[in-house]
Amino acid sequence: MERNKYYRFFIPLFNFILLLMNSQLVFSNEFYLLESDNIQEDHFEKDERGNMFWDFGISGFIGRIKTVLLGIFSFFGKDMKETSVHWFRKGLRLHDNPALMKTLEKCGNFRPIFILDPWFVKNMHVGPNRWRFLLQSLKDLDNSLNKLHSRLFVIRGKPLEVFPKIFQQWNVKTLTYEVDTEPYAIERDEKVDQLAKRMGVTVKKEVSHTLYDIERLVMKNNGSAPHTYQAMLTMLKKIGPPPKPVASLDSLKGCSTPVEENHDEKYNVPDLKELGIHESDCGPNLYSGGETEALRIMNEKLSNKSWVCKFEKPKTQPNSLEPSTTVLSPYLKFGCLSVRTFYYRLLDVYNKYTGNCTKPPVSLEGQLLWREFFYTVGYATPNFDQMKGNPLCKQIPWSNNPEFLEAWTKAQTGFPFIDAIMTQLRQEGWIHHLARHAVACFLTRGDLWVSWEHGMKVFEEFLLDADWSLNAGNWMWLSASAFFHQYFRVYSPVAFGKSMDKNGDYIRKYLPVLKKMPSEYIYEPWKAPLKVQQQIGCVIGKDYPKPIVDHDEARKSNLEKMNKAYKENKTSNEQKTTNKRSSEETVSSLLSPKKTKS
DNA sequence: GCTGATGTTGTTAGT
DNA sequence: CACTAACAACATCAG
Repeated sequence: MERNKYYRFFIPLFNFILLLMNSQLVFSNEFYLLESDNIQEDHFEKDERGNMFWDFGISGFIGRIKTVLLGIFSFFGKDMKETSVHWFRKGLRLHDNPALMKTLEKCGNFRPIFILDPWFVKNMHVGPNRWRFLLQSLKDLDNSLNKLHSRLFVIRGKPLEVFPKIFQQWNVKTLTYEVDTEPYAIERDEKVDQLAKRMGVTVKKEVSHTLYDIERLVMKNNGSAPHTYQAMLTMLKKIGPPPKPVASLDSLKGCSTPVEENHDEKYNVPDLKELGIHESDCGPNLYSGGETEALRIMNEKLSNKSWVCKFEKPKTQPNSLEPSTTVLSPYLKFGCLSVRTFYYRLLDVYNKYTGNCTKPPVSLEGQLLWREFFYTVGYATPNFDQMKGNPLCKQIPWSNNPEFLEAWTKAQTGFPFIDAIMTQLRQEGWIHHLARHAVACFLTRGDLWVSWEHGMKVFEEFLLDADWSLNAGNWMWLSASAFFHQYFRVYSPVAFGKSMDKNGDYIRKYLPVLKKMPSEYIYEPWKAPLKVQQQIGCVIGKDYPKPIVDHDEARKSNLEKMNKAYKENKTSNEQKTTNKRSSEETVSSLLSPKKTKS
């Protein structure tokens, strides 16, 4: 307690002095020389005989002063110990987190941070449910760190404004984070790396969000990604199994986290209120965020060994009342669950099972490899999340139809199966993969002829597991814009759901207005006699919308449009190649006369 | 440049 | 209930 008084006086004073020095040194570009234990080669020079000597000068002089000051300071308080910061973005977990382990390799102070800009909350395509999931995940992370005598520092602000401050205030020497291959993240991280370099902070990054190092995968494949799943499998087979997960963090390994008295005021995990979100904006809390919950669900699902081994995605039901798949996707998206941990635990179950297990693409392992596939093409393809400028994407003349888009988004299409799915999406934040197929096909090539980019943005807002590469990739798949081309295979908004849920219990659950509709009309309520509609208090056109399109007509005309668009894409591709060829020919014909002359 | 097989998971009618 | 053929017919890839 007495020592605390001491600190209160000295810490701000020395912080102030160091701050002044640092800012001056940054300006004079001498900053690196302060790193007495981290002298980089370019600070050495060679004399004529080849002997190395340290370019000692004014910079070295200042460096020594700082070293002395640091020494004095560390005598009074351990706060000026060198600090290692781990930056949580995705990867919100303590298990299989190699970058986090790196942070603790050489360490005095350890500060795990998460950066959140509350003023940007409204501008990001993130619905209330996903915010809640994120906050729950952060809370769980903070709890787990607390058990190890550490805490999570949630810092309000933008990375490029936050880092200069904390690098100085905390005497940061090392910054670690998990590699993120999404375009916005690449851009952000490059800037942070530059900043760190300028301020003499060593950045260490590790791959653990994906099974493989996507960057190296693409490099090995001559800069491009495989365009089919099978080609991806072939490539992965050549490369071999992914790296094994690293051990879970169970102690701070001699490092310590300085937790100030006002930690909870300054660095606490925000609640929804602070983000301007009302609890009432959220749906029922069916899937809570966090590593603890992720591991619990994984263990629970993996304990059902025959279910795991016999898993076939196409045979799981999109419209069951309880999810028919694992619903681990939101946890994988935020990295509450390590994909490598899941992958190897899964292989364990396969290996110990007596009997044949299913195989990719339909197996559970196959699902993880689909994730890997879309991450890879998403990384290697320019403008992956849009049609224009995207070399993989068919150019299709989608119509601009805000009314159709809104009806679809707000579950008002008049097709109960579609509207029930969209309701589940908006309320609960998760829908089955095949349900995503049904509504995506309906919005694009199937019925409404609205661009997949709009649908992708709606999914991005409402899905707990919204994952940039997977979302864009699958929307191109379903709209037959890329990867999938059998556009004549159209999901029927009536027949598809009916084949698995004849009574329409799923529709009754999510669209209570149709609860009393007789089963024979539940998928096509507009066909119910008016008398029946009146009897059950659900008149179509008044209590529930009439279908906004005639599916058979829409399907037919859309097939024609697809056919035309495909032909045009073909000819424009041919033109591109013939243009190339003809230009080559012109070049050679221009050259040939000279050649014949010589 | 052609051929034939393949492609995560369509629909309907019929056995 | 599980399976198959016809429907109409796409792109991509290996050989």
